[in-house]
Amino acid sequence: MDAEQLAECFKAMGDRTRIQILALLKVEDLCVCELVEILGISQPSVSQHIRKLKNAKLVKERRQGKWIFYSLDGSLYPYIHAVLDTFPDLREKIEELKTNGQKVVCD
Amino acid sequence: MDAEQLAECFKAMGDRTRIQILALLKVEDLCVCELVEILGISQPSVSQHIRKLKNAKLVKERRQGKWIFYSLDGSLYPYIHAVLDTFPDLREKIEELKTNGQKVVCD
DNA sequence: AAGACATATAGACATATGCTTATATAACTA
DNA sequence: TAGTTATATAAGCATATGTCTATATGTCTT
Repeated sequence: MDAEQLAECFKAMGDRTRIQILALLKVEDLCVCELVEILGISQPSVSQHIRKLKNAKLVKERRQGKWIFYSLDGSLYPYIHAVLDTFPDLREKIEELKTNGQKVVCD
Repeated sequence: MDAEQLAECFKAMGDRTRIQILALLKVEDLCVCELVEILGISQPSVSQHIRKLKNAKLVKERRQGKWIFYSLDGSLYPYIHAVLDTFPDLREKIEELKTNGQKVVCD
């Protein structure tokens, strides 16, 4: 992999908010509106962070009804799971979301 | 490790020039003046990149006479070697340096 | 078909980044 | 000690980044 492409991957991970997004997706797949609630930033801001993570092939998407669920894409970087292991555990944030009845449920 | 600290590490790796520096240090320890030759950018620019890598604890230094040699510091990030394995092999760049008689030799 | 909801894109703005030149600091050498 | 070489820091500038509000697009529901 060339230096430019590697840099793009690390640049994508080089932001506090995107680290949190990856740490959250480590727990479970989430959609933008859920990330907005948890992170406390605007919806467009979340969308743009997601776009960078997608461009870097760190995240992939799956549409389900009117929601788009995002999940980790480990296919491109063999070390990605070792890296994610060192990320903070944000399980609790997602629990709060469920407690507050803000978790998206689709069937 | 918290999101802020993780982001600093990845931000440090999120630049083409610093990727190259790390890839070069993977081959052998180098000083600033050697990196200037190989990378073809100004000495202050190299020094500033090195500073970021040092702040992120990705690189450590060792003074030898009037030179300061920089080397990889793998102590903080357990996955760092797996990551560095995917970096380009720049051994040839260092060979060129030696061929041109620009390698620093101290005894 | 019309309205509601989820997500994406555009534009604006403040801050961060990477580069340069000029200068300061540190260590060796004659 | 004076000069030379290596590295670091400062200041300035152009570009990139992250955020917001406003608006567009896409999907479902009634």
